Amino acid sequence: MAKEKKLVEAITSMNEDFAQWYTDVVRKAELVEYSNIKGCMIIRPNGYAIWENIQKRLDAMFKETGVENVYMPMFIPESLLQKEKDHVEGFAPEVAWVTQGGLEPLEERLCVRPTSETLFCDFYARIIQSHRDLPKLYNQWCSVVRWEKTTRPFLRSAEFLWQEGHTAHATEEEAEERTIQMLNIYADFCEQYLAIPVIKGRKTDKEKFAGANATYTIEALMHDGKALQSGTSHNFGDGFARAFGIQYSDKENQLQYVHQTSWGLSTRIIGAIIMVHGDDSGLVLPPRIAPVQVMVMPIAQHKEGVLDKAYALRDQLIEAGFQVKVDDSDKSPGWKFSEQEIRGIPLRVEIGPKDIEAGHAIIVRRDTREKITVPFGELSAKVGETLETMQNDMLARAKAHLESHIYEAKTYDEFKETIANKPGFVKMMWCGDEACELKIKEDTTATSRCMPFRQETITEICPVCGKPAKTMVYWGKAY
RNA sequence: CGAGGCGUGGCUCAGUUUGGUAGAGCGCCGUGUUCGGGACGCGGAGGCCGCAAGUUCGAAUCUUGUCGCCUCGACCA
Repeated sequence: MAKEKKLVEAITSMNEDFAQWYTDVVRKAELVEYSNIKGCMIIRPNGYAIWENIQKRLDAMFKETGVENVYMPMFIPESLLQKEKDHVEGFAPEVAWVTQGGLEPLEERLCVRPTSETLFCDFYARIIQSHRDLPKLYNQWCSVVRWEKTTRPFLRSAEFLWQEGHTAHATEEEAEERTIQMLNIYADFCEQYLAIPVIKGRKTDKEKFAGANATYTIEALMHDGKALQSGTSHNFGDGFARAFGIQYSDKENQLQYVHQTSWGLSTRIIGAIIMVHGDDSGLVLPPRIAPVQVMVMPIAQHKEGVLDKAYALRDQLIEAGFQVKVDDSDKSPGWKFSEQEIRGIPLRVEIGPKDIEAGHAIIVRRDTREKITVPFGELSAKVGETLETMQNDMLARAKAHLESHIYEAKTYDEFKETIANKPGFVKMMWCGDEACELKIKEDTTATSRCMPFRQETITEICPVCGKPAKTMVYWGKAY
């Protein structure tokens, strides 16, 4: 049992220290390596492959709705950034500046994009003249830089990868429709591919994006009960259009301002995958996003025929459409098992001399460690079925976790009590006044996560101030 | 940016209190035996002790500065 002890030592137990557990998993699963540049991370193959799958799936979903990809410059001239007042103020504290080109100081300094609204606006102002030019549905996959004061792999870093969609529409209604449409795509993506259930809603004015009319969000609940904003979609109205002069001639030849949206999802979502599904043995990847879905493990691979059979099974499974690898390193089987578990590979197929003789292989699920004996002839079908079941079970478990960690409060005392002692979301009515939001934050460190689309009436008044309640809000402690 | 902790082979750390020129385990390379939950033997490589000044005959060890990392806050995706 000394061997098991060693395993446990490798990763800190999540109950003991969740933050340390997270860091351990990120490192041991080889998702990230720290770089020499402050706050910047090196995303290793195991991590980047997850991002590539996210890109592939999401990009396809975007394109089904008519979105096209573009690439914008990574620099923004200061004058351009200045055009929308709220926007500059919101981002000023965290932008990096380029002040010199080669050996010469620049006449105008350039900021390294923290987000590209201003560039898209400048672009749209040039290419949009007529209602026939609308809508414009552009997206880019890129990295952005925000000079964060403290950093954590995936959750917060000075540079991170994301996609940012920017659209321009003729009418307010169309922009709002697009804003919600993209939010729904994020929510569907999280549920269907990442097995992460989310709460959809709108941000309060205090929490909304700098320069937006309305910000919508999907909020996910991590295993430790903290919330993670996992995707956002903003409706800008015509605010940016007025600041940047983006106008078109309508059918009556009247000049109109466009209505815009933007929406983004970042590598932070990988942090969510880790913190929603991981366990004390490491990462657990949802089958539909796992870069390697099945690892074939030859046992006693030096023995006649074992490796050949392992490769044959791999080929059979690849033929059936799965992402499969063989671990033919000369490590001991126990080592390989642990490695597969740390990396979160959904299934392993064990194949040794005994199995070959018996005409079957053994499938082991990463999430439950259930072992299933399967005759060779049924392997592909069983692997497919098991991956499907695992994907569904993971979503069901995450849903159960979310639902069992949503509380409601009728009084402010009850709220404070719950927030302090029960990790998760607390539903409570709100008058709409920012003062109450600030008080809650002051008293409890919790913030408003969102005003959910699915509203309920818990009390008639705002428990904080006693004024009439306007909205039910999900409150929680956030990453 | 505030509070606390930490930087010594790839990793985890000992050595710092009391200055004398660097160690262990794991990993790595070679080789043989092993192989159903992190195997073992033998042989080997690898570190100007985060960086920079200072004190000293002499600094991993003392002083100052600086950079980076971790945890918790404030800010954000």
